[in-house]
Amino acid sequence: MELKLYDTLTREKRVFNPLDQDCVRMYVCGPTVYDFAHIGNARPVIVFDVLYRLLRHRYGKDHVKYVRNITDVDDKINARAAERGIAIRQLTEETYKNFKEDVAALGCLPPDVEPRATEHIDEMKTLIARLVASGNAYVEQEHVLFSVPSMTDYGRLSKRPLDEMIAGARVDVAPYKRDPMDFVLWKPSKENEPGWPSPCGIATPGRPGWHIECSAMSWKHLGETFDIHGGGIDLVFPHHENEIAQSRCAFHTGVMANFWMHNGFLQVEGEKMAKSLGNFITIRELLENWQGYAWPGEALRFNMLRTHYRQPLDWTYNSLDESHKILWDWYEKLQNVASDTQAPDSVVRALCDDLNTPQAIAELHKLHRERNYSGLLAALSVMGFSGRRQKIPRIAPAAGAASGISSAVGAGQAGVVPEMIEKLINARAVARAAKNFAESDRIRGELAKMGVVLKDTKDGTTWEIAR
RNA sequence: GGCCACGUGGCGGAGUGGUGACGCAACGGUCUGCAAAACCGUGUACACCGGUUCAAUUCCGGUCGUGGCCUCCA
Repeated sequence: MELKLYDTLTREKRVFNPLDQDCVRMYVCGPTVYDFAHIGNARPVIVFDVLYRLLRHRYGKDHVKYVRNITDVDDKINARAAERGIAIRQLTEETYKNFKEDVAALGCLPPDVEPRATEHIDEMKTLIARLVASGNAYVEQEHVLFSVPSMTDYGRLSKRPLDEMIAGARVDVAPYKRDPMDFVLWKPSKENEPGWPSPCGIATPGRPGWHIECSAMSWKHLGETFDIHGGGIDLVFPHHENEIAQSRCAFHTGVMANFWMHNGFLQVEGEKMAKSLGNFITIRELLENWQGYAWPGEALRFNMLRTHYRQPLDWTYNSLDESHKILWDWYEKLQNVASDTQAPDSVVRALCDDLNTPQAIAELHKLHRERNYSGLLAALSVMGFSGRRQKIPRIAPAAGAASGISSAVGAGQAGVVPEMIEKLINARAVARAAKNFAESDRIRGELAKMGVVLKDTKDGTTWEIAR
C-alpha cells in the first residue's frame, strides 16, 4: 500500500518514500508559549499526530522521529510577562505545562523531541555565522539580516515572485535593511529584554529573529534535510519560506524537507475566530465548559478529523455535538471488545491517501454497520481513540453539580452505581410487574429529570447518563 | 490593491468527465405495556453565468460569497 501526501511546494499529491526507512523524520511548528492554546492551534497538533501514528504504524514505532518545537523567546512572551508582572521563565513554563495537558486530553502522543528555542541559541548563532560567511546575510546596525536577493529561487513555496512582492509595497522598510524583503536573523536586545551574547562580532547582546529557531532546531534534531515539515497554512509565508531560505543557503542543499504539509484554517460558527468578535475558543475552555458542556478531548479530536486537513473547517456546536454522539454510540458496542486485532486495511488505505480522515471515518461507520467491533476498535486505536466510554462523558458542569449525579457518574466512576438510581429502578420494576404503568412512567420521568436514561432489555433494565 | 484557497441535499462531509460515498437529523415500518435501543426502508445535492465535450457537480473562463497571506497570527 502506497502512502501519498500532498506537498505544498510542488502542489501535488506524491508517493511518500522516506530518506531513511529506519528513521522517518518529521518537524512541525509548535506553540509560542504565552497563553492557552486555542482551537485553531489544536488542528495541526491533531492532524500531525494522526500522521505520526500512521507513520509509526507503517515503519514501526522506533523508526519515526517527530520533532515539535516550543517557542519560548518572542516579543509577545516578553509583553505578556511584563503585563502580568511575572518572570518570562515562569510564564513559558506555566503555559507549556497547560499546553501539554491540553494536547494530551486531545489524545495526542508527545513528540519524540520538544526542543526549546532558548536551548538552541548556539545552533542559531552557528547558522547565522555561516550565512554571513557565504554572503547570504549581512550585519547592519547590530542586526543580522538575511539577504533575500542573494537567493535566486526565493519564494517557490508560497509562489511569490520577488518583483511582485516588492511591488506590494506594504513591507515595512527598516533603515537597516538593504532590501525591503530582507528579514531579521538576529536583533539587539534592550536592558529589560532577554538577550544572549551576539554573533558576528556584535558587541550588544541580542536575541534571535522568529524564523531562525526552526532552521536551527530541525538541523540539530533531524539533520540538514528531512522528510516532512508541517504547520498551519498561514505559516507558508513568510515563516516557512524564510526557514527554507536559511537552511538551504546554510547547507547548500536543494531542499530543506521533501514534503511540506499545511493544514487549512478554522472558523467558528461561520465566522473567523478573533478575540474582537468574542468567539475565541481555547482548548481548555472546551474541555471545561463550552456552551454549557465539558467536552471530552476525544470528541474534540473526532470533530477535527471529520474534515480533511487541507479543507477549511467550521467549528460549530452542532457538529461537535454530533461528533460526540457518534463516538458515544460506537463506544457502547465496544464495552467488552478486546483490542487484539490489526487495524483493517480499508481504514489504513484511506489514511494513506493524503490523510483522508473523512473517508477513514466512513470506513469506521461501515465496520460499525457490519458489527465488526474488534476491527472498529483497532481502527479507532490507530487514529488515536480509546474506544472506551468512560473516556467520553459529556458533562453539563452546572446541571451536573446541581443534581450530583451527572457529575459523579459522568466523571468516569463507572464502577460506582448511585444507590438512589438502583432503588428507583427497582421500584419501577415492581410497578411494571403489577402492570401499574402510570407509576412506572412517573419513575422514568423522575429519573429523566436527573439525566438518567433507562433501557428495558430482556435481561432487565439498564441505565446511563443522558448525553 | 496583489497573490491564494474554498462554496456539495435540513446539517456535516468525501469523491468523481458518464446509473445519488458516508454520517447526523427527519419521516415510515418491525419490536416494545409505553419508551429507548436495535434493525429495515425513504432523498433525482454539487453557488451563479457562459464555454469545451456525445456527456460536467467534476475541465476552462467570468460573476458573486466566505476565508487566508502580503502586517513575526496555527
